Amino acid sequence: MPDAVGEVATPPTALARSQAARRRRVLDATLELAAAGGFDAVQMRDVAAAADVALGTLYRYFSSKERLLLEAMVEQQEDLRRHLEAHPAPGATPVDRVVNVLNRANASLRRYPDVTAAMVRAFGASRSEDADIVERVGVIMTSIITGAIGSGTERDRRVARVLQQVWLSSLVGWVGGVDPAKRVDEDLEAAARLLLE
Amino acid sequence: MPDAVGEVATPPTALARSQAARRRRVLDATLELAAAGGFDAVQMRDVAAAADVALGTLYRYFSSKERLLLEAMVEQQEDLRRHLEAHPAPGATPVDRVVNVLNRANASLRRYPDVTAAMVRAFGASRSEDADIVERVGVIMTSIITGAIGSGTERDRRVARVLQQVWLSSLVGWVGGVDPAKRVDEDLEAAARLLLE
DNA sequence: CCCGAAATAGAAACGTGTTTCAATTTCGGT
DNA sequence: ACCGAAATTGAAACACGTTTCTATTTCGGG
Repeated sequence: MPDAVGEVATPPTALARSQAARRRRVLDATLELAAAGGFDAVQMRDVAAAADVALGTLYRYFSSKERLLLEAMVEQQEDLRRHLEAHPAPGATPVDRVVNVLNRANASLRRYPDVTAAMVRAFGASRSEDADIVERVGVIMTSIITGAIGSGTERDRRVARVLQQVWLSSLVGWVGGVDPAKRVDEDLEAAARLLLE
Repeated sequence: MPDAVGEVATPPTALARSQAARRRRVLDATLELAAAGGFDAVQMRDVAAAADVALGTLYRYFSSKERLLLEAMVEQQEDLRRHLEAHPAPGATPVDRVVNVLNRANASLRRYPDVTAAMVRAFGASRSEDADIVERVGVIMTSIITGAIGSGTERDRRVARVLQQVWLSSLVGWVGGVDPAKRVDEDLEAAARLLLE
């Protein structure tokens, strides 16, 4: 059986190990800088210096600043999904569960607003060359929602896509300073009610 | 009675006239360049040169490239709304009318894909300092939808907001190369059916 | 243990958004 | 027609993402 997506096929050789460590340092440095000052504070020279990596090496690992932030976003969303699936929503109805899960997800995003802002901005400004990661992020967000709904009927999948799109737009509105953070929760609850009850 | 938002209070003096003309030249040059090569082709030096304006003057009128594109987007969306209101959708039900109006709107956006891409990208990457224009664009998009729904009940307003958010996310997916253009129409029709029937 | 290949370091240079500023032009009121 | 204020020009400089290149280091196979 082939390895799962995202896993390495070869046994962890010394090179692979040091590369994984380098990649980790870069992503950690990215989060550190983003947490401190958002998108603008994530400067490629600073990321490279903080991760103890040459600038050219940084670009070998992440072909652009946007890609760097999007890969960090994939990790963040995967962590989020893992955590939410480990602690399922208690609600009795799909609406309750969806609202609960998304509320908790947003609470998590609000904990580091500048990090979220940097990632959402990278997402919203994405170019075609990053379509693959953007799609991965979207898939994860959608799967968080489908997991909360429960069943996977065709209709539920459509509902989940709509909710994912509302989620994203609402995040764009929040990080862009158009709406307050709690508006994201309100939008999602309103949409969930309209779609699911 | 005070003047409407966006209108000048004083009679069109010579200065105001030449400034309006300058602003127009800049916005026209922006569209020209965006149509040719999208976001990356809208280079501030080129815009200034094409509009026959100094670079510093360009920045006096539009404080950033993003803002420039967003102001162009406001005009584009207002034109779109005007046209759609002048040619109302023929459908008998809200769903039919919404789908029809949004299909036509998207057809219009597809006519100059690189222009749309540039604008949507500016929208998705918006910073707080541009929250005012981002909000204006959102309001126009929403009003296009409410106009097609017909009634303005509380529920319809909520539905319109959801549809606007779906519209935006779907556009981000299209211009980011994640989904084909027609997916925007499909997403909106699916969402409209879920929300309105 | 050694060699070639691949990866990394280090630093310079380029492109484009943005800022700055002195000189000049244009405008509106007197 | 003139004056002071505001707007515009033109050009240089700066900031940061990105590219490029050479020397050096690290790794894995023979």
